[in-house]
Amino acid sequence: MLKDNDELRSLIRKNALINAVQHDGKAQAGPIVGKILGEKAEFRTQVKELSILINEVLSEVNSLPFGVQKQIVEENWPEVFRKEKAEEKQLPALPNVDKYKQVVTRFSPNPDCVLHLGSARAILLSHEYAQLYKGKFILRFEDTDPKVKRPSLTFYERIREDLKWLGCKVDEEYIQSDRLPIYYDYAERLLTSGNAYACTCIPETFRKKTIHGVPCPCRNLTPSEHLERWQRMLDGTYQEGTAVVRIKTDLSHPNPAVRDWPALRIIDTEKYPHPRVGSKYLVWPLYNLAAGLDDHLLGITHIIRGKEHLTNGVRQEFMYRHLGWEYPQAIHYGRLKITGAFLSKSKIIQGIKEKHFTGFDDPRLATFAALRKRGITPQAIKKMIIDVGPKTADVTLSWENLYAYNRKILDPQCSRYFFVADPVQLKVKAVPKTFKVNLPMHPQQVEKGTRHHTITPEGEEQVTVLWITKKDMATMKVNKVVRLMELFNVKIENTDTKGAEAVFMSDSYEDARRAKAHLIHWIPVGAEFPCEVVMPDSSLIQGFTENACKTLKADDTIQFERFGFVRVESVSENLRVYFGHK
RNA sequence: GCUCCGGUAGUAUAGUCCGGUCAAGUAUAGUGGCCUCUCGAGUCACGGACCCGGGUUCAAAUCCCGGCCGGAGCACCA
Repeated sequence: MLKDNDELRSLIRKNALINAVQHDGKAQAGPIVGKILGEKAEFRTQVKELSILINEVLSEVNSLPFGVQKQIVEENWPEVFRKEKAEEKQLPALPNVDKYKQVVTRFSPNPDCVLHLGSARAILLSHEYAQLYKGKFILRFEDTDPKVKRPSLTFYERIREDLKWLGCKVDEEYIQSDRLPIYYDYAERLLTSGNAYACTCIPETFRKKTIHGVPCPCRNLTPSEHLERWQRMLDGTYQEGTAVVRIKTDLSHPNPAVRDWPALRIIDTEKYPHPRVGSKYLVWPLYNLAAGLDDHLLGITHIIRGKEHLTNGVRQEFMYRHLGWEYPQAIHYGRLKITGAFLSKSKIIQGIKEKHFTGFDDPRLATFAALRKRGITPQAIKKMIIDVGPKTADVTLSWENLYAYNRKILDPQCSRYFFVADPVQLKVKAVPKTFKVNLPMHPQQVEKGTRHHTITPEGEEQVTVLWITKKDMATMKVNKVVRLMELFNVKIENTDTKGAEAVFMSDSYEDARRAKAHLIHWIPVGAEFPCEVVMPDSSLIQGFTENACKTLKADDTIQFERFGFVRVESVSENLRVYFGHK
């Protein structure tokens, strides 16, 4: 009998007590049943009896005062009160890895634009998985459309640079425009075996027929006739738009979109020369043929791509069957958006053409070039993508999220400086002596050293003048105490539009804390270095930073205290930086 | 319209395949405290979610049915 099982009874008692302590002294039966069955699956057949026993124990436990329950738990199972720290998130395992000798993934962009955050999922997941399984990561340029999505020579190189910046080492690189003979070879094989045909129907006619599952007149011609047509496509007898090679699928396939899809078409490359191979070829493969063949030919084992390719997978599987190949593992992830960012290639290109954006690295864009300029680290992007993982649901990330990842990386390593935006003068009277202050570059990292300022009072009134930001001045009230960080405390006497006047109070930090004084940053007049900050909306903020910034170099990332993280763009007569985030 | 996905706090994610240890974990954002010569970082606490309805079951975020909502594809683009 269950009720005579003392071991079980005490297990129930333990769980009931813990449950009670976690819920204001009142334990419930349901979760305890679950817990017991989780630990002791053998009772699953006796749930009814178990419930009775649990209720019995429960009424006893629940009748105890909360304090007593707590005390018992604390004495016997103190671990209940300890909290565990979450470990770093890992990528879920890739399916069917054992089937292959080595995992091979690829990233296959069209070099018609620079890369942006929208591609980050494809790139980083593909690369990460390759690393995780000690496999290979292939870069394949899909530049088979010299007309509509025309590639441009500069983008091949920019994409390589972006990948390098992201820390994704490419093991092999292929360019599809180099591989046309290979595609031709397979096209011929498919034509010969009767699994493909050269179709001369106008697209509309073809569509009308296939939507009802009826073959077009070309479909049932003999392979030799199709091979003849193929030759005429290659030698230029057929004009652009008059013939296309189709892969036979299933005309009764429930999704009309997969029925006899087009695989190669003619492009008048005299009119639209390809940037790499010019007018050498007239017949160009379409996406499904080129990508489909290459994935097999290059030994790709896991295709990681957006879910917009779901039907393309179905289409390509027909070709794989014709060729006797096995389709690789396909993983489809959802779209990645970031609130308010332009993540459409065509909009980016158009915006640049119309001068709405200054270039591919305009801070308003979410291109990798722009993120890099703003001091967003590739590590932050990578961490974020891994945390998001490969799900099919679309995700809309917020900038705040990216910033949080980036801040975690930047905060421990960035030196601190004062930056006074919209500077106004603060005149401090009755400064009793010369102050020599050393400001730490980083509060937690003494080895980073310090910056120095000397404040010398002048004249009969013992006056010294400092730059402070207009924003701080706006919050100042007469007779209030303000702490100039690491320097001294002053009492405000008056403010107007041009500046403020104050009188020296004391130099002890404790005084400031007691007075709950605002801590503000400052720069001595005469020790300033002009600085221009490019904000994320591409507006400019002018101000002064410290002389110490003159030794900074381009690409340094620093923190302007109480302002935010910025990346140094250039240092000359002034400092020019891009704002990253708070 | 047709075909296919998906829906867990403001955002993102874990758990869903195989129902129980989930009165739902984590991160970020929010609020409050502590700490700290930044409004930063750290630290502690708090609030916040299983799309809806039905069913199966001792037990449903998880399985089944119906609905609602969102997304993708339906090119001689990739």
